[in-house]
Amino acid sequence: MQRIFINKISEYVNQEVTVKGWLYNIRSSGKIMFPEIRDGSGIIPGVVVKSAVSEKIWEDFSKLTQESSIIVKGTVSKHPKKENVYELQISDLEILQIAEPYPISLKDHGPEFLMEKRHLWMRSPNQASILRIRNEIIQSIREYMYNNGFILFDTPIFTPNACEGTSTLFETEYFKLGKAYLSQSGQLYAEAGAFALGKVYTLGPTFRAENSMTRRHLTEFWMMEPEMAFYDIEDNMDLIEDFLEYVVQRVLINCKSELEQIGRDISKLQNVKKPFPRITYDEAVEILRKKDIALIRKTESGEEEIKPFPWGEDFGAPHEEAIVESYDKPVMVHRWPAEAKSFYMKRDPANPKIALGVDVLAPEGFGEIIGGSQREDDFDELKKRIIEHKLPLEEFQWYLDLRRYGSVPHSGFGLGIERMVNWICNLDNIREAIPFARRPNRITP
RNA sequence: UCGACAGUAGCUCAAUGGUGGAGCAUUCGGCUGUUAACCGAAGGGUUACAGGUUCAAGUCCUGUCUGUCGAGCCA
Repeated sequence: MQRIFINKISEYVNQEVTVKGWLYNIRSSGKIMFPEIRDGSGIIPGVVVKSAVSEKIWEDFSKLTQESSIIVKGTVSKHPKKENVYELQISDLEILQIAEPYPISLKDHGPEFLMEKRHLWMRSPNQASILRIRNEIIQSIREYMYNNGFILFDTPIFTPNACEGTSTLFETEYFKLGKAYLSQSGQLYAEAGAFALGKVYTLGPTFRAENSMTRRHLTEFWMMEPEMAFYDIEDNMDLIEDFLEYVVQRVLINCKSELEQIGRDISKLQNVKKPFPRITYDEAVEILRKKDIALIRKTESGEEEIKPFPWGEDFGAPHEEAIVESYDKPVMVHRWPAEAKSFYMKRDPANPKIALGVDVLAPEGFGEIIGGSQREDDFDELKKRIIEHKLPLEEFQWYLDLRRYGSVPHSGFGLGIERMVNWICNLDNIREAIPFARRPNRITP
């Protein structure tokens, strides 16, 4: 008898099939039982009628506990009351294991308990759907990149220096060569790749040792970073909106049932179509002043200081929210105060105080999902910046070489995979956007 | 690192400073269309830890630990 997967069940109506999986839930009503069986691809309600099966099978079913592993045989039928719902009229049962009492009941649980049981929590329909959507997002990214001439360019995780010189990095011993650090970005290497291969992208794990305990931060997260030779900041933004539209629209088509399962309002995602609003930092500050969104921060004496938003400050969460709330699409904020941005960003030829950076703020208050820029391509300027930022010049010689041997304008950006999942799935916390989240206070399971 | 809030049964939560309870889960019984099924019964507690105030502390105070959210940092 054919073993089939539950997500293809509608193709087997009135046929007898085998399903291999786990018992998600079971309800008993005396002489009829309703086991729900999941197999990784979906969940199907089963029907066991006492008069239609042997006494042994009936007894075996009444012994099953939540998450027991089983193989059942039965005939696929349409649900008597519901459209597009199928059920399995069960005729046979093989028990692989009767599970011990399962810790995750179908009732409410707190986040700490669920993270402690993450290895089991991911079996629940919502969590499994989120992980399938993550798969679709990454698959769409790879496909977009492949179809548009980008070469996958894997960059190292052990690095000798801090890429941007700001974040705290994880440190480890590296044989006789001293300290090595876990990479917080593959960008500098991707720039070398772009000069070799034209257009490249990296997609891999990155690490930040910041003690960030918010719903948007992980210590280990996945980042996709394209880098393109002969792209200026405008070309970069053209790519960002074309790319984001592709990924979001494809997820909407291919993950319809998963988005429905997690209760996502997809009308907001359907809006994600070109063109996206592009506003300069100056215009963003103008919006904040018009809306009277102040800058609040603690002074050294510990008192709160409130003042109209000053030019040159980076935006905090309330500012991002105020900027984004006027739009129903991702917003691209470009041309930032150079002092607030990284050393490798090119200065605006029209104004040396401005860096040609761009941040993409996701709608619905999900904050920054992309940070990118046109890179500094002038040897002397870049060298000056490295020294200004007190970075070790020796370690950056290879990076400066890119400006010695055929330098060209080039750009790129970094997309946080989990932040993308967070936004598309409308999650409360980014820890649900990756199978096993790494945060400062948790490294198990 | 800093700030706010929280910690009571396996889980989610109640309990005016005065005898610590309920729902779910578990075990047993009942029920032929249940959708987190329902009905009846049973077992289940060092109220995070340490100290203090009080005739009396889950409740008030101090410290520690753990967690959640936020700031900074950023994807």
